[in-house]
Amino acid sequence: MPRPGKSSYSDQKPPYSYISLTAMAIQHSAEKMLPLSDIYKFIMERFPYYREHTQRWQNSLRHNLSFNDCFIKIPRRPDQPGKGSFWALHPDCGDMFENGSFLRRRKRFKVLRADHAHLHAGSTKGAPGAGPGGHLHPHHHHHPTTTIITTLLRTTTITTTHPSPAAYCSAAASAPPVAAPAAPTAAVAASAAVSPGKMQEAAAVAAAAAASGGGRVGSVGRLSQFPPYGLGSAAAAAAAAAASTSGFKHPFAIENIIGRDYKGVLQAGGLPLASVMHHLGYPVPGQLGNVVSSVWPHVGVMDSVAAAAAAAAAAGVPVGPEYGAFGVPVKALCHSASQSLPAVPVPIKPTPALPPVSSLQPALTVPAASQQPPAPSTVCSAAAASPVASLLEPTAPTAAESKGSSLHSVLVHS
DNA sequence: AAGTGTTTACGTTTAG
DNA sequence: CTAAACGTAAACACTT
Repeated sequence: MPRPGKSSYSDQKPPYSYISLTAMAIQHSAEKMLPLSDIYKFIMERFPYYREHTQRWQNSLRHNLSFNDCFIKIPRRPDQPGKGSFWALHPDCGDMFENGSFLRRRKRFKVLRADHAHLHAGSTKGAPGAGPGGHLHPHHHHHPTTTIITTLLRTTTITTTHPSPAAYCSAAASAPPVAAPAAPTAAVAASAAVSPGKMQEAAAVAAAAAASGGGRVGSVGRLSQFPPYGLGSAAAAAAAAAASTSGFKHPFAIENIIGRDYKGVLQAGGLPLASVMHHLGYPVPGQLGNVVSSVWPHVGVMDSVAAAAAAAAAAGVPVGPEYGAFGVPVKALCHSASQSLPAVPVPIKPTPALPPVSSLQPALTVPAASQQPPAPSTVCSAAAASPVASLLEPTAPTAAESKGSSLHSVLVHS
């Protein structure tokens, strides 16, 4: 009966939390950042279930965006029309779903803000999850789950002039305001001041990440399943390809999410993901199964590159030990060599109607630029060496932006 | 006014 | 079983 044949999956709720869905949307975008409305679209397009009760779930989604530190807000540039800001993933939230379940994270990604000097604030609303004062409580002395906590010491009030994605890079590369759109990560940095709260830390972190290598790969640091760098042989190649090509495959990349084993279900048994997914009536992309089905619009579409990456992951690539002391993959994020493409200074923000998919297409080989390729990242290679350092001493110009804000990422074993 | 963002509050589900 | 993660509702404040 539950023959998923082709009946609509619409009546079934996708096995993903709002956080997962949102992350997918963002990750799927060419610039790794999307305005709220586009996030809605993304979800509605591929998950019929969400074509209804929009009022309800969208409110929830918004709540999640604001409430979770894994999402960072990036303001629009003045010349970019539209409502609301762009949303991106926090660079360090990469392994939120390391447990394999996209329904529930093992632990909520929380940014620690050390700053709070006067923040005895306990008083206020700390996230329910995190105690007041914003300190995350480790309560699990068991596994040394090394969590990266980004601490922001002193955030400045930066006045961001060009908040757009591009900005990020511009900051690092000293490129003109309209440089290529880069990893949102950096962007945040540029726009940090705009709003207080988690954003600030995020901004700082982002800046660091961006500075350290920026770019697609850098958009979200610290991936646990796709060590961007330092893998062995083939795997490395695959990963590299994936990274430089269609944009690195963040764990949230739809390809990964859908393609990866759906542990929530498999966990116990270990059924091949394809079966399980199928059982659930979900299209089965192909990591293991290779069955790229496309019942759902784009869900599950896995391009060859992604597949390669998946393969690498499946192959059991070790999680790169090459993470710097600050949680930012030291060199992983920098593609210096691999892609020093002349980022085409392009549109900062392609219109919302951007063809995300197509933009991903570009090339595995040719960085070149056809036209509106956001190859921003590249530019940011600027300060590769030490992220933090670079952060502090702006490689450049837009000094204004990160002036005064010092980022501090700390590795914590909880 | 409608769309966005933030916050609270509280019920539900599930990992540990 | 408990605590944390998650989902939902709702009351604002802001911005376009």
